[in-house]
Amino acid sequence: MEKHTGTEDESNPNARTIEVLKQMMDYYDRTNEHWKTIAYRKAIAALKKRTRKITTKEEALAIPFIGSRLAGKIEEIVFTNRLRRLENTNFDSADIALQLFLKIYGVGHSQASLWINQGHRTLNDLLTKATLTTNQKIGIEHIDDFATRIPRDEVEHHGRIVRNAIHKEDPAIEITIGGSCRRGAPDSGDVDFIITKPDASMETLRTIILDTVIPSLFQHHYLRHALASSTARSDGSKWHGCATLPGSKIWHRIDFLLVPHAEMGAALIYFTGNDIFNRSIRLLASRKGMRLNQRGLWTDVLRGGKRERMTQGALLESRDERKIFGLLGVPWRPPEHRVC
DNA sequence: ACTCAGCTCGG
DNA sequence: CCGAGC
DNA sequence: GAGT
Repeated sequence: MEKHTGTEDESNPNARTIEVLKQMMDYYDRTNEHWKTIAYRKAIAALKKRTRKITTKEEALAIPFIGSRLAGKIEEIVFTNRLRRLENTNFDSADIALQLFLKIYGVGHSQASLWINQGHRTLNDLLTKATLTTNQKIGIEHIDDFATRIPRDEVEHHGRIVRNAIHKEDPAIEITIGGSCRRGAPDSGDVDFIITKPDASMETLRTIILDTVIPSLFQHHYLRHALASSTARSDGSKWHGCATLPGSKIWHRIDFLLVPHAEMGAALIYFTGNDIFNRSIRLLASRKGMRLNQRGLWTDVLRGGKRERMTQGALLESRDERKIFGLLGVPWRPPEHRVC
């Protein structure tokens, strides 16, 4: 819960150590060693805050989130300028293909490994020989599009198009762009629209957006494809898809997130992120006997033998972002300071 | 030995 | 239910 | 991989 200063020292004395540890982290990320990846991320964040060079194992061990194994690696990097464990990792064709397949939208470690084991190594292998879902085909076809960053002014252009389309149907609907754009980032990977309407039911909101606005945006060739959307059976409230700006061929990922007005505070926290900030604030809530999710801040729930939730708990706050911070005892942080 | 956030959607 | 995305 |  420390405030992020934004002073991202390019000339950090531990820059080389951080660079090598990050390569190790990326390796663990693509080999699906989830908790090691997170441990490396925490250790790197801790090292970034240091203003003096960490050279020995003992020095490293004194830093929180750096244990004996990472401390040993840090010492090795400083004294030899390399990490043997990293050089043991094989950058073979399977590893190259794994890195490629993991970039496809809708493909994770499980699917990527399956394809590797089936002998596939290129996107063309997948297109010609593998059985693909509709979304996977889209993900492959637009792998470069989805990797293209969206400059802030283009994000705002998306905002104007969507806002106009919605307000043409109902001017009372409120639209907020969330994600990295709300955090003030100069560019974004996708565009998140948080959509709500005061004094309206979710059914009403869903009907307007799904049945009227989205078809209209398709007709105007702004929306190009639906990837995931709430169905009748779910109480769901999201639409994931792809859109292009007029005159552009680049497909970008956009999300419509439909939120009851009473839950806007919790939804804003969730859809503003970043993900690290969300995890830490949720962990803090759980430590304080509460639970934070995209719907609100709750008193703690009863959990069964295997940790599954038995009860939902009582709602403490959900409408007001600032009140949720207050109840958690966290000083207010504007979105641009939620980068961890 | 156990936690590390918690949820929704597609298949 | 599991995998994946957010 | 680290913390409890």
